[in-house]
Amino acid sequence: MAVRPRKEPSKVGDTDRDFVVALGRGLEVLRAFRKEGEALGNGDFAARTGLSKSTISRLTYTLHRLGYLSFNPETARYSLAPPVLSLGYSCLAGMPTLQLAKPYMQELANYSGMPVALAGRDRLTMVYLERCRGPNPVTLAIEVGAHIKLATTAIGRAYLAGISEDRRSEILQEIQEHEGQSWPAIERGIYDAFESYAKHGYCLSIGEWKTDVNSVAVPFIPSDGSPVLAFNCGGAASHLSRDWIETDIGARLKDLVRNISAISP
Amino acid sequence: MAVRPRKEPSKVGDTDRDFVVALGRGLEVLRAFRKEGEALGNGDFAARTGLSKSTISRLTYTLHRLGYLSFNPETARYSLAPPVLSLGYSCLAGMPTLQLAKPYMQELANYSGMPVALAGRDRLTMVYLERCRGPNPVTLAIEVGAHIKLATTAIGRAYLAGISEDRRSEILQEIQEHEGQSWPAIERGIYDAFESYAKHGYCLSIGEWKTDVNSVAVPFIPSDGSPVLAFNCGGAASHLSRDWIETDIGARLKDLVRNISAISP
DNA sequence: AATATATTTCCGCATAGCGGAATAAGTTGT
DNA sequence: ACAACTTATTCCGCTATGCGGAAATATATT
Repeated sequence: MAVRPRKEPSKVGDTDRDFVVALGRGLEVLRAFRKEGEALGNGDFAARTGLSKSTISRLTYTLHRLGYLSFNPETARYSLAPPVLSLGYSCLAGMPTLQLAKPYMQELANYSGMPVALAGRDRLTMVYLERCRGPNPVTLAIEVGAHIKLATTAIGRAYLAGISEDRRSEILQEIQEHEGQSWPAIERGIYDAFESYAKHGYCLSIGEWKTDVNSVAVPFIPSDGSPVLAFNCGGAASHLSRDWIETDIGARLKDLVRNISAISP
Repeated sequence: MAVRPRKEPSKVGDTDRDFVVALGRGLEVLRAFRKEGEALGNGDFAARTGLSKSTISRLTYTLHRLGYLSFNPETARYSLAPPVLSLGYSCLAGMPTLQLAKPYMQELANYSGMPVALAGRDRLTMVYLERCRGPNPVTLAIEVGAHIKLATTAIGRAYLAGISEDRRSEILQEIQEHEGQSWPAIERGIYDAFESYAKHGYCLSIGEWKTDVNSVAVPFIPSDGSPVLAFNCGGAASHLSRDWIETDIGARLKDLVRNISAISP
């Protein structure tokens, strides 16, 4: 293939001539829904994105015309519409790793009785791409597409452990700015996890995301340069003890990743 | 609420001053993946969208920087990245009807042994928003987020039957332009379905989407003006005969929609 | 009625984004 | 090794495009 790597962004002054601002803003409008599942009015968008009212009005008008937002005239609020979901589906369909991983994930879920999940990064969160539940029906139900924090979960930390030094410090920087005064505690948890990764090959979160929830995670680093993902296995501390993770489940999760690495790019 | 309905698009000349073209183009790039789950290069985008190479280069650069596209340097191809999936999830989370409908759908799926699904429109296709499978494991597996044709499926026709006259003729116009010479046959199927809807309250597709697959569908028209959806129940003709639909399943699907209408906006 | 709130429209201006052509990097063929 | 292709990016001048402040409009509220 004829690849020509992009140079430094061709800036003029301090603005990147190649970045299409209007597109970024429109997508920011769609993302404004992330916090809750509620319908939003133009005012809400303006508040959440910091864009001017008139700009928002034009962007929502555009997104509505394209079918990505549905408009409820009664309340003057917008909601996300089916085309958005359709994009997400194409995302999953385009991930060969996912299909390959499923049976291995299910196997471990059956063995452990705990859900096993695969996730990738979205800003400062991890998004669930696939999730297999064990036979035990009473498990925390995180759906595909849901997102959990990067900094305090085992899967987020495993992701951080799996990426390049440069990328990692960029992201840690962002987390720091985002978290403010709670950063020191968070930083400590992250570095403990890195240490655990260096020593054992997995990251832990023992009651740090939610009390009484333990979790192990291992990064998956595709050899072809596509984005790093991470697998986890987690559940109620009463079932999934730290000890069990360290003597059994952790190693099995590492095996899972090794197996997938062998058959996947 | 202070609602001010939008007037006629404020055109100047023949271009809509309020439509943000760059946003539409960027989203069109994301949609280019719809056909297959494959990774695409800039050339592919240019071919599929009809945009100039330089424009594509800037748009993909932007989408990549925002995290919506991942780039594989080995092959110089882009793929959809997790943030896109995350949007889709928010879409589902923002649909109250969906949660309400689930148990009713599952009940009918159990009774009939056939999958029951809920879908909304995306251009000329219907996108699955929820799908309940019956106990019978050998059913056609259409996943949430997948899309099927509007014109030849029961659920697509039910949707058409449920929307306003104006909207319907716009869409039929589009289908006609899209289909070319096969339009007359398609049109006939659609009008048969409308007749069936007027007479019995449901639409049918008897072997028209795929041979040996029958399906019934009923539109769901939210009273609050939010977008029309449609429910279906379908499967192998050997199990789901036309007769069974007409004497039993059709009526049950209608009941399902009636029940949901009673408890949902 | 009058006030408050929310959204859209208007419109001039600056510039963001566009596309054609040139350039660069790989890839393949001989 | 060199040349011919392929594919993608950069450059750059121009203009349409998108921007934001302010005015206008519509509804809700008191």
